[in-house]
Amino acid sequence: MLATRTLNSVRTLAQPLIAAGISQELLQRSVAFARRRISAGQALYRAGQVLRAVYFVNAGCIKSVLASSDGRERVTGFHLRGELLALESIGAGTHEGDALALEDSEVWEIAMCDLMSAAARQPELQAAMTLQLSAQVRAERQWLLSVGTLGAEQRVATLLLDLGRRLHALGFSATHFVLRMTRAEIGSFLNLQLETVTRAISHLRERGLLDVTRREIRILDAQALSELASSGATAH
Amino acid sequence: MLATRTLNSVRTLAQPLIAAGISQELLQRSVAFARRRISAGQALYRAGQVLRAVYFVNAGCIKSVLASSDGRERVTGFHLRGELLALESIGAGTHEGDALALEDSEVWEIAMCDLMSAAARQPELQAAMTLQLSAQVRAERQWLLSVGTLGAEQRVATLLLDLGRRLHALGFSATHFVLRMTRAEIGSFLNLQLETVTRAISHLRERGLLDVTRREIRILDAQALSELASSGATAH
DNA sequence: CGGTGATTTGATTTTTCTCAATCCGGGTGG
DNA sequence: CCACCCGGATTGAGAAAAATCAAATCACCG
Repeated sequence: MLATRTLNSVRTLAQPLIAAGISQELLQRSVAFARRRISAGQALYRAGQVLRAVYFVNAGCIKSVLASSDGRERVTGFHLRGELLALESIGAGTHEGDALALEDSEVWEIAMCDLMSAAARQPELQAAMTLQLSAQVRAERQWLLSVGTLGAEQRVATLLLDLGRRLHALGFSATHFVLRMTRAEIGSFLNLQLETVTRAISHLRERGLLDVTRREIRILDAQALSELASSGATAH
Repeated sequence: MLATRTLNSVRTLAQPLIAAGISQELLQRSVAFARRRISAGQALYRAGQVLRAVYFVNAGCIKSVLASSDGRERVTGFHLRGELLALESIGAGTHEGDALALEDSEVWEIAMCDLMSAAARQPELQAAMTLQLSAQVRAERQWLLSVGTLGAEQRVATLLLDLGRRLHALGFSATHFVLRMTRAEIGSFLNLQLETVTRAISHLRERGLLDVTRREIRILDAQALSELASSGATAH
């Protein structure tokens, strides 16, 4: 078995990152930030807390969760290096949901007051925030479409391909990686029960598209997986 | 039968509007815009078109639709007076989805070049766009949660209450209004089939919570409807 | 080395979808 | 003026997808 360190758990990375809208460089030269480590399972912030900072994920994997007052909840995203967290809570004053580390992670904490004053000084930073948020809306709508129109297997395939693509953009393998989230968390994100996720993965394995050992994923036929994921024919 | 003109189809309104982030006043004094009328069924824009403008809904009702290349599609929102359309396509260069008028409507068209130059001059406008988008992310996540965790009846109840609330904020009745969208469009938004929407509405009527005649809705027991909509117990 | 949480698999139930038929109102043209 | 037509809405019956309930296995951790 591979040491997970050689997969997608590296702490630092050579190449700079360009998140949609806000580049790492723009952040670094525009605002002060503090490195902060969160160990697996710990909360970066919780729903309802006063919004004191936004966070740039520098390493690890963070899930964001939205819950209602009566106990219903959904995972709204899995965030890798290069993504910005809590930006959508600007204007709300408090965090809209929880952010939990799925593995030991590092974020750059950007205090709201610093961000606001920097944005006031630097129009390009304010504009970058707009671009960042608009990209976030577009990305989340794509998931809305996928989750709403695809069957269980197709949704799981889509998520695996998406994770692979994003990891690849970070310099990791697109076809061989370790899931940082449980089946239940995948299900919560894809609007499925954990058993359904398991069955979907099992079926993809039986069809020879994947090789799976618990959290370790090897995509054997990305082409076929991709075709499956976007086959309007077998929808739902 | 009431003349629909006395319900929620008024063209102009006395009180000013404050969309989350971008107020009507801020728009009016910051950028040039052109009034544009769209008749029922017409497209304001289509997916793939170059993003030349964003739109402030001044009257009527617009639906936005996201489609995939293989024919799957979802209604992503129903937009009333005070809402801003296409802002999420900033940074993409082209429209992400279609916008169709559900009734004769009026929008204020704000050319992208004007918006950009105005935002560059006026930091408060750029900041308002950020707030607008962050509010949009929050609102859409709430729907993600509702659609993902509630049963069919609860979803329909939630939508009716939401429409009532928004119409009330515009000076109309919160309990008596005319739906501008078909059952199929409601279903697309709530991730249900049109027959399921019909059945949910029928059942709510049988329980005495609603009075329904085709598109005309009268909410008889908003309290009970609201409790139904947020009962984690009977989820899904 | 037991225990705990995660995963897998199976059996059954529930919800919603799908297919089909009917109804209804508004508009059209004879 | 009225019969007809059409899209939307409603209702029913059966099918399918996923949820739920249950049990067994597995890996990791103390």
